[in-house]
Amino acid sequence: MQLDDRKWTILKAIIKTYLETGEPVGSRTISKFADLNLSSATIRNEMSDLEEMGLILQPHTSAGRIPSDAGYRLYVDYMLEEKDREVTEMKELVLQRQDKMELLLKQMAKLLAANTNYAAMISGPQYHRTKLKFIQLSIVSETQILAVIVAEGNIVKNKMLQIEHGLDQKTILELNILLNSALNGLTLEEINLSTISKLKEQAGIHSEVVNRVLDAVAESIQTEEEVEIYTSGATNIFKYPELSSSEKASELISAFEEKKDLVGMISQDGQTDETGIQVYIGQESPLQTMQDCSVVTATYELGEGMYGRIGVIGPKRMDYDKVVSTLRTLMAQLDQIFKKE
Amino acid sequence: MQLDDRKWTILKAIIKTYLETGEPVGSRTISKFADLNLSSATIRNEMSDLEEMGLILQPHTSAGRIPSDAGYRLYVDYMLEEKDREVTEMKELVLQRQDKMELLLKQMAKLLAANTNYAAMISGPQYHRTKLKFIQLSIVSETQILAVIVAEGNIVKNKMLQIEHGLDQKTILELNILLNSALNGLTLEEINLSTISKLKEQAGIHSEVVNRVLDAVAESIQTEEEVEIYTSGATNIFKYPELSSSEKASELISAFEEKKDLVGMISQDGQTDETGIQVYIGQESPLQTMQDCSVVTATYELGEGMYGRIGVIGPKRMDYDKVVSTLRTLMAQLDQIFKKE
DNA sequence: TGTTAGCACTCGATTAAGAAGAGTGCTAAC
DNA sequence: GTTAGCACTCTTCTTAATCGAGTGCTAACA
Repeated sequence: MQLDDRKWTILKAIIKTYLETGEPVGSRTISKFADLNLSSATIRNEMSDLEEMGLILQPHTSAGRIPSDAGYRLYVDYMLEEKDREVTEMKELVLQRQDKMELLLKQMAKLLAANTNYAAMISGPQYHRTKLKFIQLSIVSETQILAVIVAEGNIVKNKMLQIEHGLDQKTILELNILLNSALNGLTLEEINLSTISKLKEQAGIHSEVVNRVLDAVAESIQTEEEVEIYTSGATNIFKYPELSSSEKASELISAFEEKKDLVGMISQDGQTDETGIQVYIGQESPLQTMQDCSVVTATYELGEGMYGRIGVIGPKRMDYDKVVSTLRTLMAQLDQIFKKE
Repeated sequence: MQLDDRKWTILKAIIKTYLETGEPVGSRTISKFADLNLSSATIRNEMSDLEEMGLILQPHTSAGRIPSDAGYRLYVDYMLEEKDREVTEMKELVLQRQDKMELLLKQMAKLLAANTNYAAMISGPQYHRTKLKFIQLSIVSETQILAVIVAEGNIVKNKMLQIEHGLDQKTILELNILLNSALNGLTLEEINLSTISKLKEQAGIHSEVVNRVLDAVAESIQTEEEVEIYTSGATNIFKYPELSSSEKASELISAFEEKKDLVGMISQDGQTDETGIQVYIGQESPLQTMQDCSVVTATYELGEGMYGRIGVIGPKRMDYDKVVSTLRTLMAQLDQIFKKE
């Protein structure tokens, strides 16, 4: 059997209606649907076909139909082909640019959650391709020096280093110059063994300090790769009865609180379109907890090779249309903000 | 009527039992209670008295009794008077000291939540009494300099400053020396107008940069006073039926997500004992959302005048005993960790 | 005077049964 | 190919009945 135009229209109508109401939709409801003048009986026949094709299903005998995962998938794929639209006026909000990346990301997640009424998450950008801008060592006390590591995109990391023997200002100054001339402009991956050994050689008796600094650099990357995730609107799930049963809600909220599970979800590869929008529906989700949800994520770029992902989690009857266009808009915003910088 | 020994024993028994079961407790249950050999009828009489005294109440006519807010209060006050005890072996966990304050605090919250089975929150320490250790300016680009501000306790803040005219290395060096000699060792409150004007005078044509730096200092304090709050175990509330109805749970989880409401709660003054443990029961809570909960918070100190608060949120039938002793232990741990530093 | 057994009574919770309603599948007619 | 009609199914809502935990009160007892 094949999906002709009428079946497709009916399927879309079923999904759209279900998205709005959250209730199984019956044949009568669809027959009243404006642009197809068909009786409920005809619709019933078509529905029967659609069910046979595995696109919709009945929760129980005398209930209406709800979209199956496959049905959603079809709908979503279709959605993703459609053009962007309705660029919302979320600009003002975003444009109060934040000094701190963290705040910006949080705000983004909040914005997304507020706009979609689903739970939102965003992962911090990953930096491994970023170039080092400079390193600055400062004396804090006899046994401590502070290393400030600045990378392109003005990402600043601090690291307190414990040392055995105090260093004087002059030595620190020299080390600063040494480190910077050796490492400036390198991506964190380009700092290889030969760079390091050359550096140590030049540092002479202070090679140990250099060691510590490099460790610090490595570590700041390390901790950054344990991707930070910000979430917002977790409580939106309570708006959807099918997710708000005590156990399910608890599990979901837990996942949001833990965050580390979300990392896997957000970084997994899967079906994506050209803008990196990726949709998991129900069972497709890599997370057990999310089997009753749909997850839509998108990749955003902050320029200079820093990528992160942003997404929403909601019920399977998610308004994919709105979510996708919201994500698109948001990503355009992010792009704009960081292009300017 | 006065609360004699037997009434007190019965009240304690009621509360303890209610804490465990979450169900209203009847006279028979209490009469079976080991150390008082009384029939249920006698207990009933006593209960009747206790109810008259406003210490317990009946949800409905033919139900058992549950403690009233006043009853809880009495119990809690009694608890707080008791000595510390059962120092748990949570040490190992805590002692993997974290480099980053943030991680430590998060871990603390997690620990607290896991140990008590309630939702936990912890506020970052507030720094306003802390002394400046040093300020370090570095050139990032033609129009940007990075100010690193280090305060006692090794709290490091970064701030990117936009400037109009590029500065050369030498000038930056001079400014660094100038700033540090002028500001070192001052608490953030001690930097007053006279310090500032003297500083500007000395900076000459670069007084504007000094201005920016001071702004940055001020701002880093500012943002720090918008206390950071970390939470954990929010989903624990689902373990208590009286809190896990959809609306209540949603509200509570929301409050946890928002966090800013928690700030008010955590910083409010109220009844505290000598260790700064503070208990809000039901209506006593400053937050509308928490009217069905109890909140226990304690002050922790990180040395050098940095204080923060840590606490749990749970049902009114909270095991105050356990919570208080857990809090005490945790605070002792924190103390130990930071004393060593 | 304090304690206890006994009993009637109350009121939420649980269960059962019935009615209502939404929606289907199928058949027969158009 | 489309539609009206109808029997049938299954959930949900409503109502009533029953159950049972727990009380308050009274009267008897130590």
